[in-house]
Amino acid sequence: MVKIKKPTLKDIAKAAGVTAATVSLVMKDAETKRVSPAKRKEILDTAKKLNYRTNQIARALVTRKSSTIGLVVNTLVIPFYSEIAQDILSRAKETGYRVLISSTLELRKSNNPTSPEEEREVINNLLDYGVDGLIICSARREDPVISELQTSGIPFILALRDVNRGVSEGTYDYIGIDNELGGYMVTKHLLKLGYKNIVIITGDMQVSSAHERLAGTLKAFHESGIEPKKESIFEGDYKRETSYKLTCEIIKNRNLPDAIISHSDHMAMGVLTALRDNGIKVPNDVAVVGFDDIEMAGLPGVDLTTISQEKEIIGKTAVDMLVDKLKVKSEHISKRIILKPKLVVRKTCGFK
Amino acid sequence: MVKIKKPTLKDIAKAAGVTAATVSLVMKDAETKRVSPAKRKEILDTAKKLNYRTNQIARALVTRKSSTIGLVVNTLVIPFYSEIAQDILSRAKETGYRVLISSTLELRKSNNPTSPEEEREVINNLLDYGVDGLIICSARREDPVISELQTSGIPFILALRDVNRGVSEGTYDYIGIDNELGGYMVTKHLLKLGYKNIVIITGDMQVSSAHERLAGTLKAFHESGIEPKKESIFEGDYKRETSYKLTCEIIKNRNLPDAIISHSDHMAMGVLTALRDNGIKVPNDVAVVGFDDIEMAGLPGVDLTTISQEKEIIGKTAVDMLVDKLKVKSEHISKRIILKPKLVVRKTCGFK
DNA sequence: TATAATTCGTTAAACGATTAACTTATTTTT
DNA sequence: AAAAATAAGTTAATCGTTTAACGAATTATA
Repeated sequence: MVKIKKPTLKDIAKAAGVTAATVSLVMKDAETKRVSPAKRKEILDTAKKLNYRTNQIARALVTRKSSTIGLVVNTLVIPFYSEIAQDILSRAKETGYRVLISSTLELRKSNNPTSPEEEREVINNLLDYGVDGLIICSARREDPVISELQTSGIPFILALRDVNRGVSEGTYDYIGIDNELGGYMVTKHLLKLGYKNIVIITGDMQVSSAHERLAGTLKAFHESGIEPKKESIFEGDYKRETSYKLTCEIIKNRNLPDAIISHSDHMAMGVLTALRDNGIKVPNDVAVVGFDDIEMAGLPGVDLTTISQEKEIIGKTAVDMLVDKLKVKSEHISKRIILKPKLVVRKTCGFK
Repeated sequence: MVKIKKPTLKDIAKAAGVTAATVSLVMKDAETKRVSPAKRKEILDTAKKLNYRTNQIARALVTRKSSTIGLVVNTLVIPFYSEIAQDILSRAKETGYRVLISSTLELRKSNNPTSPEEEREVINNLLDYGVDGLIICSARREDPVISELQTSGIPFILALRDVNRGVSEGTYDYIGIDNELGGYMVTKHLLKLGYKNIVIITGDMQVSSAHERLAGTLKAFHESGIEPKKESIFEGDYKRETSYKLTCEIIKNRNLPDAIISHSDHMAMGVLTALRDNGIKVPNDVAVVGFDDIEMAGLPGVDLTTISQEKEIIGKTAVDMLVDKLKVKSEHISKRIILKPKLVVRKTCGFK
């Protein structure tokens, strides 16, 4: 079980009777004009025979490019994120990149939100390893780390979660959906169906998506002349356990609402479980709507009404935006892509 | 928006009035005896002031260690895998490693199983980038690439999917559950409940887990004097769409079975959807059982009876096994960890 | 035919760290 | 006081590529 030393450029060079530089030229471009066809073939053949593969570490050191992108995501345990992560992986491979994934939060271990320090550390770690750019799915509305990144000049794309603009001078490259419109649509839908006593379980309000979704709901309320009550808004954090607990509290402490808006499908699962555990029927007793349209939402028996984001587009486009940026090195022309949400009506409310 | 050049060892050295070598010593061990306390402090201070971070690419080139592990997985879209991936990410971070994830299959694009060539390419890509070792969750029973890996001496751990031993001389490091026992348990459970006409939708039979699970079922059949019928075994591939289609076929072509064993929860979701779409009640008309105990299985409304694998342990242990191997460089003492499965009885069969 | 241009390849200096071997100065031991 | 040991830091080679600059040989141009 001896570890076989991998052949280097030098080895190929020696075997093919040329210098390493020549081999390098050929390895980078098998059709290069810099080397005669005869030598080229010779080099290509011995490279294949000796099973040569270029050492990307060495290459990265001198070129300062690693063809690697860093993905920062809170957790892969929430299906919405893992689905996007897969899309990013696939698209990156197609475009010749590798992906270093870092999760900022160990969902199963701690309960505190990620601190700026932790986030900074995660990102620095990725940068230490020479990633060419970053896709960040974990930004918070007030996120000092993002503006630091901006000034440092590392190319990055924000996905799903935006930071509070206005505070910072420029805007960041961003792809996500129109969360406010989503919140508006889902609320309008409930109002149209005659639901009056609506409770909202928000996502982490430090995160733009939750903030915007709530704004959409409030806008719909306002249009219908409804005064939102403080007691109808429960601050969650995108975690299932939290929404479960909050729903149990709601059931215990107050008169039951007509309908519950959850800021993510994942949390809606917690809501549904809590309702079920307390013998409350959906949608007969309480209607429930979610956000994201994750795979689970469409399962038989779940049938959650929700707002759909086009996940496949988000992951793919995030990669494309980043790769573009890496290739053309254009002086910051900030690009923002906001996708339209879609209402998917299922049995937990409104399906006839 | 000028990209600021990151300081190097030399920069720190110059600023602190020493040579790069000395700085290197201190950066690797802030308490090293090789450098006097005074200089040490001086170096540490200027490093902090200039915001120095060691360039891991350069370091990896000379040390031939990157503190990176490669994870090869079929897809992150199947929650079972993404959950394990997250555990691997978390544990890797705890032990000071980074994770390069590569998926072998673009589930959403193609339908062909991964070929050895593709798998080889994926793994080589990871190796080109200098990963110290691999965790492989995508092995097939007959997998030439795995034995190639073995002879090349790269440390790796197989997780969840084993390769056919006996063929190869040595055995591989492996962590997974006792799939045969799982198949046996779930079948016994059904038989005990009085189900007679049991249909099996297998996973990809090129994969050890499906193979072993089926063996377990057949063993249970045998013990009960039941002759398994060819027509009761449907070969699936762990994909939801496939199990959906197969279930529709079953419904159309034959007398309905008592019970359906699905070789994964993910496929069981397809089974449930197909049954529901055809107006068949679970468990009244047909009982359904799955494998893996993914998060969805426990959702209200789904309540799938299943065999649980201790996912957290698998991911964590896979990392630990690999890191051990990387650290001690022991001459191949092959380690195999087989976890006991657990039957989780829910409403789709046997819950009273 | 002299000059210019092209072709094919080489030389050598990076890239940013690590580390064995070496100085030089100081301290200990005998 | 001479020899040995230790301390504190430096030197220089190395990891495996890339790439600008160079040179010799050949071909094209004037």
